[in-house]
Amino acid sequence: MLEHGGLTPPPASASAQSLHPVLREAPDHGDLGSHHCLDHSDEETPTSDELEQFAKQFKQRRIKLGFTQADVGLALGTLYGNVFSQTTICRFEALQLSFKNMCKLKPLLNKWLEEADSSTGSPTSIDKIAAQGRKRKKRTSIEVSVKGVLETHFLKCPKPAAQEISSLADSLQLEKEVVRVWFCNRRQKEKRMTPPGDQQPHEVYSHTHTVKTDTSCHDL
DNA sequence: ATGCATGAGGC
DNA sequence: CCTCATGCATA
Repeated sequence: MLEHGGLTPPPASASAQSLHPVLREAPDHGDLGSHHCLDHSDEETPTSDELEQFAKQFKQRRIKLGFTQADVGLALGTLYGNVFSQTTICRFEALQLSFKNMCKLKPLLNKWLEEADSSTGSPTSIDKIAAQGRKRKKRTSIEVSVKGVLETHFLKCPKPAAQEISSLADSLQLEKEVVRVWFCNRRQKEKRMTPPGDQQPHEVYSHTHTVKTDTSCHDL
């Protein structure tokens, strides 16, 4: 029915109002010597709904405490050694990360929250890790019209072969690499918890074109 | 807040 | 080449 590549089909929660078909559940790790706790409060993989709630509360509290997203990212670094950028915190709050990624960050942010409001005055020393002597390529600005073309192609074939990318890049007068990366980023967007084109007021999605999405389409 | 990019890990 | 986590630079 709904397939976009070859991912594990979601277990379909019975609740709902807006659960996206792209969510995956806990990858039941069946190893690790002896653990198996009969019931813990919450240390296992949360549900997408839980994450939604947490993200919302987190943002509210963060603002209440007067911290910026960047502050939090830095604090996590001084607190655990994992520094994060404003971008990541922002995306977490907006649920714009993959399910897995959200699960990974939740504990960290949760801990920061506890720290933040409990220690009413803990001086957050700033730490820095820097020096990345690498010339980052200047961000290429793709014209809106061109983006439109790319999206059209994406809908037709989200995973074009190298050759197709080449010709597409050629007709659009873009570097092949730029086009390739564009598709990679576009695919990632689809995997986010809040995919682009969030259509809530819909209960029936017309049979979404059953794209064969596989190693290359055809069309040149 | 988001677009394009990097880099590590994986087939 | 891809996916996935992450961020600089920018709108």
